[in-house]
Amino acid sequence: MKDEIEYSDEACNVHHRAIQDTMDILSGKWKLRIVGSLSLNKKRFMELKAHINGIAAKMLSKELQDLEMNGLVKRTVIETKPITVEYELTAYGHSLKPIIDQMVIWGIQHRKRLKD
Amino acid sequence: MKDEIEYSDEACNVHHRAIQDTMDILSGKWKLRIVGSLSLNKKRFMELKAHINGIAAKMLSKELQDLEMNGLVKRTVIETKPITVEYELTAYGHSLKPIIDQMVIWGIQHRKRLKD
DNA sequence: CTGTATCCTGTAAGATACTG
DNA sequence: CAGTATCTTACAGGATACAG
Repeated sequence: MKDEIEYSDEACNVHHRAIQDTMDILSGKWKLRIVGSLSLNKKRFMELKAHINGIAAKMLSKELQDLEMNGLVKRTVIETKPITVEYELTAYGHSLKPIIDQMVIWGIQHRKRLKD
Repeated sequence: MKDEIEYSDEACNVHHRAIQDTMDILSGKWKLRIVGSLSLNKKRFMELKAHINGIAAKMLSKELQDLEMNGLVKRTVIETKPITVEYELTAYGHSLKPIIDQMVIWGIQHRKRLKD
């Protein structure tokens, strides 16, 4: 369609679109924090809320729904006296680990770098 | 300070803070796209604008300033007839590559997965 | 060409109160 | 305990016009 193209245009689009797709799934202030928290172990709603500093119930609820809809998180209702709900990462959710790991690595060395 | 703690609390805080730090640096809709684009090669302002589908000049300008302030991007003014400005990743900016790579990988396989 | 200056809007996200 | 319902606000981000 165009005349002057640098690189493989198709490859470039795929690249861009992939970044965009990933960012869409992980959009918002809390999703990565939630996934990061659940990657350690399954947690109940209030445990998550306590573990993720500063999140409001409404936000946690909404973000969990998003994550569940995208197949990253599994929600299990347990019929205890007052009901309990457990959230855990699906296998697919765990596949985000490499991304999170890289962000942790980068964030740690970035903070170290700033102290110079 | 607390009584019941699972895991190393300190390690957990570091983990969370690192994710947060990284997200702060890369916050917003465009930064990762910009870094991704510049990771291929240096570009002028209008080239970037053309390459990154849909970004407005104001946004591009602002995001580039943020990235420059954080030492990820280097801005070079070239005294041509109408001046030109080149943007390129610094070594530090290139250190984000592992994160971007992982997001590209994940995004691509995610899109493939959705086609099932 | 490389931006900045305005103006405007939608939406993310916080606070608070309430329900099963 | 695990949320939902409202209300409110701040700010990211878009459109447009203009400047050096």
